[in-house]
Amino acid sequence: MTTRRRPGLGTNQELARRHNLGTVLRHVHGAGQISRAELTGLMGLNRSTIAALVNELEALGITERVPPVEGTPRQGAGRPSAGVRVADRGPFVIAVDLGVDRAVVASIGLGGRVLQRSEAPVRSDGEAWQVGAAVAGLIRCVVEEVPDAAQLVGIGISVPGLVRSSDGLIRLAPNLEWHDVSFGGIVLAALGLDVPVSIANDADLGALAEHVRGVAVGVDDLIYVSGNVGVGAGVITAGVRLEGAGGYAGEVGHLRFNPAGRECHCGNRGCWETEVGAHAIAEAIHCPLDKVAQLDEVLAGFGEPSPALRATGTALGHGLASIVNVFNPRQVVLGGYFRSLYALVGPEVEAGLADRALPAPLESVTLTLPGLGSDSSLMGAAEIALEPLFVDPVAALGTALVGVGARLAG
Amino acid sequence: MTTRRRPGLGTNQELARRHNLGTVLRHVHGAGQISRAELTGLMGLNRSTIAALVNELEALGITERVPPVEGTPRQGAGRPSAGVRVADRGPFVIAVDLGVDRAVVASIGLGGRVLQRSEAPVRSDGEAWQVGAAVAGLIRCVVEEVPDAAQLVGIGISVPGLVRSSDGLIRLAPNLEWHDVSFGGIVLAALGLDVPVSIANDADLGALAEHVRGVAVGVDDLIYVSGNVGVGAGVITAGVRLEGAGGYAGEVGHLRFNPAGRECHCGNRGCWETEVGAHAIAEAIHCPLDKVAQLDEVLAGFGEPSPALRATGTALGHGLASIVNVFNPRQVVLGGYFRSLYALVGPEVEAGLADRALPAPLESVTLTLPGLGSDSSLMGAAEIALEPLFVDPVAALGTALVGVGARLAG
DNA sequence: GTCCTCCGTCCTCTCGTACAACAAATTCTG
DNA sequence: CAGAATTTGTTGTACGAGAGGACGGAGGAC
Repeated sequence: MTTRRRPGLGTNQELARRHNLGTVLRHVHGAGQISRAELTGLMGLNRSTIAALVNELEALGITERVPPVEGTPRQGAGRPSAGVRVADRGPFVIAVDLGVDRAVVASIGLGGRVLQRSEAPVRSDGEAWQVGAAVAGLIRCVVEEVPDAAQLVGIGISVPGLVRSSDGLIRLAPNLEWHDVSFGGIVLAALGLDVPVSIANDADLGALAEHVRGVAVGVDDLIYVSGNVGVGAGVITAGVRLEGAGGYAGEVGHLRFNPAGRECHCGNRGCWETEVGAHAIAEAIHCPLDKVAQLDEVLAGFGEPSPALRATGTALGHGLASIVNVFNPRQVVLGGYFRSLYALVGPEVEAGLADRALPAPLESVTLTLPGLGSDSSLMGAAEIALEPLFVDPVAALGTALVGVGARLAG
Repeated sequence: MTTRRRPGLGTNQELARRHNLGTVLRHVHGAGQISRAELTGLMGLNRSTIAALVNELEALGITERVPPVEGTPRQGAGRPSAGVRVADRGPFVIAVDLGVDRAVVASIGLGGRVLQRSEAPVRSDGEAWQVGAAVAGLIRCVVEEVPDAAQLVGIGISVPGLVRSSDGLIRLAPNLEWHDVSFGGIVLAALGLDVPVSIANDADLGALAEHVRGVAVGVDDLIYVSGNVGVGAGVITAGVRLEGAGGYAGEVGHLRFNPAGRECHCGNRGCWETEVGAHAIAEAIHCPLDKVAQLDEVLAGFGEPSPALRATGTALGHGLASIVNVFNPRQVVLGGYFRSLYALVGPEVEAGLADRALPAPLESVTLTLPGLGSDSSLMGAAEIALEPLFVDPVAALGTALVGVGARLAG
């Protein structure tokens, strides 16, 4: 991820300092461990400047120094550079992935280190406050063994639905049957805490996670297409998340696909989702309706793809072609049950894409599976919760909470 | 437009200075004239800092000071603030809008001031070097009366086609029947000059121009949908142009629209372009084929819309719905012949959009006509040519040419 | 074993912005 | 109409951050 300047604002030297400190931390976070020499090269700053920044992070208790011996195997002459590593007992966040049938919660430190993890099934017809209470229980679980000195920076929540970016309100989550739910407030109330909460769409977070530490590291234009009962996409362009005016960008599931097709729950006819959505696929493979939420596992158990499944693969490819034409990504990551589907009918998907995409955007795009498996959205939730730390480490630690384990236990 | 930090780079203090100097100039450029007090407020810097920056721009001959008397009518007490204005005889650029049947060329100064303007018809089956020669002739025309002291910063060219962002190569321009044409080099060779040339897609530049000085000033998420024989879109998100990996993003003309529809020249069937493209509309209104390039004028002469035209309006709205769902813009600007079409069947377009878009993205979007009329792409071409000036004024002036009028005449 | 290369630390230098003080210009107020 | 209040331009100073050089240290290359 890249930060973006506010339009038209000037650069204060205090601002520059904050940016540099945050960027160093971002690099350490991205690599897990990195040498000072690498930081110097990456950031284009002087050795002495990098030293000052690293020392400050160390004084803040965020990073720790590593003797050069443990570093990467030497290459070339010269004195080996000391490493910078994420500190044990450093700041951490809580990531929540609200799925269609289960919730996964984890405490995650910088560098993407999962400290503890817990999950539980969630009733799809549950009220928001019930789900919130369940999530709060899981959160209590995953902070139990976190060291008391560690600071909780915030909570990140991944939701399968439309989330307003300005305030994190869940405008619509079809699978949960939620409308205008302020889930962040619900969880905080259930916990009795007050920490920053960030909420975003699951596909957006999948894209973010794959960009930071998944299969798309270094790729600045990518799309994460998520099959998750509904179909959505997270878009990263020039290294930045595409949000749109309200935060709803990437709703590719309701691209017009076949005006003569089936009715969609959105009220239209022939949305792409009616062809490659979970219900369509379940119907195509004669999967019982109560198994729709576990479509990924069902598909994974398949041996030979049926003709109907092949047709679905082609439809997936055709829809991806529209997406590739419109966004011109360098990589398309297929998440959710599209992973199993792609494993079954990959050739059909590729062929459908190649058949319908324009030559110019097609020539530079690759189709891949997520590098984080089914944890993309969870890791993405951790990323948005960590984000303030990279914008201004000092300020973020200022609002962070200490001793959360004890506070939630008592 | 907003600049964006390179991912992971550090902020040098020299860099900060350049950014601040460029940002001041960007504000002056955007407003035409602005007071130092306003700059102080906008950029969040100290009075003395702004004074230093303004003085430097003045020393560079880019801006000039305006006595406070001529400024805007006073409001409130206090000493009136001196104004900063774009200098006469300041730097300028050459903007080229390569249309389907004509080329428009203008010399344009900061603040969007058109110095001279010239245009000529272009044969649609012309070879690239022929068109290049014609454009070069127009360029000689528009620099004739430019003061000798004025510096030419660069040339910006708007092209109806796919342009590779890395080097400005025109990959494909269907209407001109060009493949992989390096038009920038051709024009420079015909001129015998060596200045920076920027080339981009016409819809992208339309979006840019409308964002900077058109109907979308202050709107950071907008889409300019251009009907121009082919159909394309320029997207601006969070104030930044959406380019994609190769620069081809925004090819909405080949979104799948009706798989049972007509064949498209791209090889597929039922692209959106086959329903709302110039040829489809011409057919619907029984317009002779040789008039397709002037479809805008033909439509403008229409009185009452025919049922076929109404259907086209609905199709336009339906397609826009997909675009709105995917990008979640705050404003959609209809350019090219969509202007006349919208004037005729606006209600159908609006209804089609409202019918098919998701409620959340729909509620914040507005449909408008361009504020710059048919000059959007031309002004956008000027913008990309001016861009280096806002990134680093000193460096951009360093590579600029002086006395271009005499040089091209002799 | 010696030289070379590269890195961390320390110190000083430079440069850009912030800040404070003063003068100037205009509006507000009595 | 005159003085107060307000806001701005200008100037000089202070602070802070990064650059650059000098030095010593650690390892590889020959």
